[in-house]
Amino acid sequence: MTDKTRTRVGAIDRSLQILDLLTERRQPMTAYDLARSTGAPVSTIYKLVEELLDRSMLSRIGENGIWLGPRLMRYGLTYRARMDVFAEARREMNRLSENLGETVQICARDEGMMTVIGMARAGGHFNVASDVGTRVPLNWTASGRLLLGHLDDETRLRIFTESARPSETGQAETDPARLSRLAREEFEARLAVQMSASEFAVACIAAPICDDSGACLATISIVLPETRARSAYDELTREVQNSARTIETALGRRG
Amino acid sequence: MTDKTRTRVGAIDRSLQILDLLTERRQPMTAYDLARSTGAPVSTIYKLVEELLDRSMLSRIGENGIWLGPRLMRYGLTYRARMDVFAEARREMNRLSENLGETVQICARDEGMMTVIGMARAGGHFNVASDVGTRVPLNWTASGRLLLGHLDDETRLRIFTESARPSETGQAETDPARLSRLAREEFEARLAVQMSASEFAVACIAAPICDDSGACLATISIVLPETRARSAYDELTREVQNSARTIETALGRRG
DNA sequence: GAGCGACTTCTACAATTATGGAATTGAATA
DNA sequence: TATTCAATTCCATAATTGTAGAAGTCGCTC
Repeated sequence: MTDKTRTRVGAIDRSLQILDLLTERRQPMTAYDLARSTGAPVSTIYKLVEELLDRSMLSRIGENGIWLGPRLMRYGLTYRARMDVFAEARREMNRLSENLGETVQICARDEGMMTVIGMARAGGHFNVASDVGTRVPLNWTASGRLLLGHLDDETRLRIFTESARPSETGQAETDPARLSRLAREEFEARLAVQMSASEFAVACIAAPICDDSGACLATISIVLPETRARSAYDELTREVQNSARTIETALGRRG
Repeated sequence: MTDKTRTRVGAIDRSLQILDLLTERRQPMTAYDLARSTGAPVSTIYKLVEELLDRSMLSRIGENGIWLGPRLMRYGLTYRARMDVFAEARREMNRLSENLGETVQICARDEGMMTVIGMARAGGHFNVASDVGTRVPLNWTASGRLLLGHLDDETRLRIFTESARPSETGQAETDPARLSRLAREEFEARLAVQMSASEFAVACIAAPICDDSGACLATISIVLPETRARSAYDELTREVQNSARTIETALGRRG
């Protein structure tokens, strides 16, 4: 007796078989054809195709042609956007750091926290507390606020309400309403600056990196002693903003 | 008693929930987080995530971050390539037709057949037999041969063997080996020309439209009386080839 | 050092789902 | 007219799969 029970294949694998076939052929196929080419039972494919059509994973083209669906494009572009952002951002981060001789960071959001995901250290002795991987609440930093800038007021307020924590130095703003307003203003200005009150403290000058839809994917920021930040303020702000723009345009999709 | 049995959700829907969440957040999430956010049982999500990771629909980023997978990019780009090709090709088809005052067609392959998927008629009286939607065997036309040009010899030969038919006029080449060789040569020259033997007959001057990977997605061709084809041969071949290139570069991806 | 919360893995069970098979349509061929 | 064959739909059935629930880590904080 032949191995008749070993033929059942899960929905995911069947779906992928279909998507792969269409991707290879680069042409729409009929449902029937898909069944033949995959070797799957026709009934299986018909039901599955219908389900996938419903969910825009597939689309109809012409009379009975089945083709990949628009949903796949969304996923694909999102995947690529992130890849690209980080490759491009890293390059620009290094360039900027070398140019200015300052430490530059790339930060991204992770729920209510901000994570340092890239860093180019300056040559000098200046030590920054935050290393790659450091996670701090969004309300502690200029970058953190920018990362919420594109969200609608309600969402931003909610996230700040849930995640704002007093910082160790007690300097960080913790009031959700004020944070939310500040975040919006800074995001619109494409610039957030944080000076500590005490001398010799760390300052941070940050600009948002946005995708086509305007969402803030990451930030690029210069981290340096407050004194230097004050003395070269105009140049530094100009430079981070330029770098952010450079990264964004390097990703520019066709209109 | 609560509605406890109505909670089961198919693998496809659960998968899409995951992909949607990641797409919205534009940030990696942990499997646990995905479970919370979707409201799905943790065990379900863990198993599903593992399966999707295996199949490159998801990828790991960092310690326990889950992100969209590269496979999605393949699908997405393939989807878009086709969209773009046809939008762009249609535009160029009209421009070329107007420019030359001749009928221009866009053709694509559908298994062993060629389908006319777009057409810009010339102003004059000249009548072409083939209208949009017309399907003929690949071996009948110059476009048909080009559409197989990028395939490896074996595949091309197989398709011709399976699908070649004598044409009504009996003029079409039907020998798979000769067809296959001709197709390759024409594809490499990026030009295929078909003149009928009899006077007043239809001639066709076609060029391939390829994607980044070199696959021939479609062809653009001028369809006109043989006499005109002969008298303006150089200009016409130059123009179709230029149009094909224009379409291709209009699609030019970065990198 | 106990307790908590985020995170992960495991098992057993019910039933949803993929499957085989057969019936139906429509167009093309003989 | 009969006969293919592509294409689609329907049904009953077995068993794969999603689920609940609980147990097990690891890092915290109290």
